[in-house]
Amino acid sequence: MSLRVISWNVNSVRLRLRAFRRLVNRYDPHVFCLQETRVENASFPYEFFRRLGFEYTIVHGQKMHYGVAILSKLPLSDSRIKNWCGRPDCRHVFATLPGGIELHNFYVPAGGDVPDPQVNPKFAHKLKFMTAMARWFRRKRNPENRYILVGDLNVAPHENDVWDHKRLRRVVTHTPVEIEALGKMLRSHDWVDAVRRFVPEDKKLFSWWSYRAENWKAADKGRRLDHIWVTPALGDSLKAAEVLKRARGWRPESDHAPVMVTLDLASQSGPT
DNA sequence: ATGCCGTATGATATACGA
Repeated sequence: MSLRVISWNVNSVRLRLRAFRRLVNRYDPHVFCLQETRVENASFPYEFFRRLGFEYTIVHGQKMHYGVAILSKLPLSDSRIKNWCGRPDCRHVFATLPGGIELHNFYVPAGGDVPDPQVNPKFAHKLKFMTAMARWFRRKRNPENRYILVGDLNVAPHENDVWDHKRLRRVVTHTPVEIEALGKMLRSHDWVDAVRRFVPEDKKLFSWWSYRAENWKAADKGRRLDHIWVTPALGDSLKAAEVLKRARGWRPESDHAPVMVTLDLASQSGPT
């Protein structure tokens, strides 16, 4: 059985319906994981996704800001929402897919402007959030766990995850303290960075380009903020992973591109 | 490398993104 998941920071789900149709036609994913849906649950376009075949959903949103959702053609069990740092701000949903695969969808706080937790509460929140995530997964750590973690983690960890490493090392998303916090998260369950598994580390790779740039594609001043990780038990199942860069330009535009992973589960657990 | 852009809101200013 093949499993294809697309994760996307949509910057308002209601503006991307046309783009979802294109993604389904082009890539035929089983599951969408969305961040920054920016809509309360009652107004979520459930019916649109149901008509596309995504009838299993876990939606956790609010007015204006943040919001996450999982939309699946495959049954979801044990659907859960989890609050972090004592805030009900809609940044994490997870559920179990057939075959016992636990799928986690995260929207890590952006962190504001100033990369100093002493003066910027948003940055302090971001670091606290990542520390709590690492602690939580460390407690769950087990070599048999088959987990997928996707989302907008709002950190570009490697030199070639940003357009200019030297100029961005004091810019939120690429500071050493954030990169260290993301490293702790990665090590908390020995996660495999699925996208970098297929794109060599010496090659530039981005998933976000600012709206502000005159010509985002030509300037290509991007950062890799969106990630797909799997636990070691799923490492051998990884078949492909990529950033769907072309979708960054589909109007109306999100400033993030979707990321996609394909797993081949045939050899692992048999039929589900 | 910020916010020149974009989204959302009982909204013609403000909060947030990163």
